[in-house]
Amino acid sequence: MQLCWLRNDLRLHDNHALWHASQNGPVVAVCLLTPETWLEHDDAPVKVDFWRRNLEQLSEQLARLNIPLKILSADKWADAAQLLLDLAADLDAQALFFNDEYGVHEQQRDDAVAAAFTAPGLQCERFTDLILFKPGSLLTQAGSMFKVYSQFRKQAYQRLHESLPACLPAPDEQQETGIKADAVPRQIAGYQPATTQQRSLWPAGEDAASERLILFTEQIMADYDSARDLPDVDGTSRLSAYLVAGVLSPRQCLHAAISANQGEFDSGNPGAITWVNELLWREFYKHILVCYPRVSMHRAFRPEMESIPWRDDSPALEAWQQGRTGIPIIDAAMRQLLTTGWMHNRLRMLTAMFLTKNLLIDWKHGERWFMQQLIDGDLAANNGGWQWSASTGTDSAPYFRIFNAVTQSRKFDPQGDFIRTWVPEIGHLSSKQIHQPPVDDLFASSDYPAPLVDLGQSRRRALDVFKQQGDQHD
DNA sequence: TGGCTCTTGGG
DNA sequence: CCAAGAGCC
Repeated sequence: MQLCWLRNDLRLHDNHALWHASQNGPVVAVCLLTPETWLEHDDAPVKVDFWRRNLEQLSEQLARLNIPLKILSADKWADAAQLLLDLAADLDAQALFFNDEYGVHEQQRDDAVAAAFTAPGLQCERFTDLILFKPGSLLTQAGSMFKVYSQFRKQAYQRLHESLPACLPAPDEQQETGIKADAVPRQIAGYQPATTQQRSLWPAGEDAASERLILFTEQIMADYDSARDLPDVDGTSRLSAYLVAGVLSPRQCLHAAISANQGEFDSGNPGAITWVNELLWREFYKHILVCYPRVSMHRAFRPEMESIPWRDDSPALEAWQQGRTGIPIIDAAMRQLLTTGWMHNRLRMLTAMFLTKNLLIDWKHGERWFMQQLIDGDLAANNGGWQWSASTGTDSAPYFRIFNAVTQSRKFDPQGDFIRTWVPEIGHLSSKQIHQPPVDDLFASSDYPAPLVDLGQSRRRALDVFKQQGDQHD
C-alpha cells in the first residue's frame, strides 16, 4: 500500500506522484487541512474555498478509480509528519509519494516528513511536477541561478527543444481496497465561503480547467498579444487559479499551446509565443524563490533597495485597498479584486506601481493584501510581481519607468467600459472624462473621492527618492 | 510590459 | 496645432 499526499496538485491527469504511486501498487490518497498555517500564509478565503471545491471534485474522480481519499486535520504543518506516519501505520502503508512544493516553510515541512519516513525504513518519493524544470537545474555557464529573465528563457527554450516533458495519463482503476474514504468538508472553519458569483466565475474540477484551456488555446490565444492588455476583454487565459491549485499542470498548458501553434512554442503565432513566455515567467519566479529565499522573508532581492524610506500612511493604504483613491482605473481594479478575488494582469501592474511609486508605500503591504484577496495567490509569482513593480526585484522595472495610471487607463480601457462596470458612481461621464473626472463634477453630483495624490507630483517624489537610493550606493 | 519634455518639421 | 523622435529620469 502507498500513500499519495495531495497538496496543490489536485488532479488525476499528469500528476507525477499519483501516477508513480499507482504504478507501485494500491494507493490511498491523503490530504491535510491546516487552516492555521493557511492563515499565517495569508491565503485568501476565496482561494481556500476554491481549493476545497476542487478537492471535492477530485475525491469523486478518485472514488471512481477505487482510490480512497483520507482527510487529516492539524493546527500546523509541524504536525504533518506524525499524522502521516500514524496513517501509514493504520493502513500498513510502506511508502509515501508527493510532488515537491516551493517556499521555505513548504520545503522544511516536506524535508521533515521525508526524514520521518525514511528513518524507520519506509519509502518516500518526491517529484518535480508543479513546474517544468527542477529549481537549480537551469544555470548560467558559471553555475549560478540566472538573475535576468531573458537569459533564463533562452536556456529554457534550449531544454524544451532537446526534450519536451510529456504528460502522464491518469492512474488506472485499482482493486477495491475496503478502506472507507473521508468526506470533504463543506466548509473550512474560520474561512468565509465564496460567494455565488465567485463560484460561478471559477468552476472547480479538472473538466472545467481543461475546457477553459481548450477555449483559450483554440479561440483566444491567437489574439493574446493585442487583447491581453485590455481589462474589459476576455483576452487572457484566466487559468492561474487552476495552476495554483494544481488542477492543471504547466505541461498540459504547454502542450495545448503547442498543438494550437503547429507544434511550435518559440515561433509561429505571436500570441502563442507570448503566452508560453508567461508560463516561463511563472517558472522563473519559482526558481528565484528557491535559489534566493530571502525574497520571501520580507527582503528585497536587491539589497541596495532595502533602505527606501517608504511612507507610513494607513489611510492611503486603506483607500487603495478599498478602491477609494479617486483614480478611476485604480479603484475599478481594486474593486474587481475585492469582489471577484481576481484582477486582470495589466491592472496588477498598474495598482502595484501606484501603491509603491505614487503613494510610496512599502510593496510588502501590497503583496500581503493581494495574497489575502487573490483566488490565484501564489507566493513566488505574487512576490516577483510586487518586487518587479517596486523596482526592488530581479530584472524588475527600472525605477524611472513609472506608469501613469490615467495614461494607461486611456490606452487600455479607451471607452471606459471597465471603469463603468466597477465605479458606477462616475458611469455617467463620457469616455473622454471618465479616466480623470473633472473636479467640478465630483463636487456636484457624486460621492466619488477626489484624487488621493497628484500623479505628476507623486511621480517626481518617487523619482527623487529612488534616485537618491541609487546615488548612495554608487 | 514608460512617461515627460523638448525639438523639429509639417499642416 | 500635431506627430514623431531623442534624451533624460
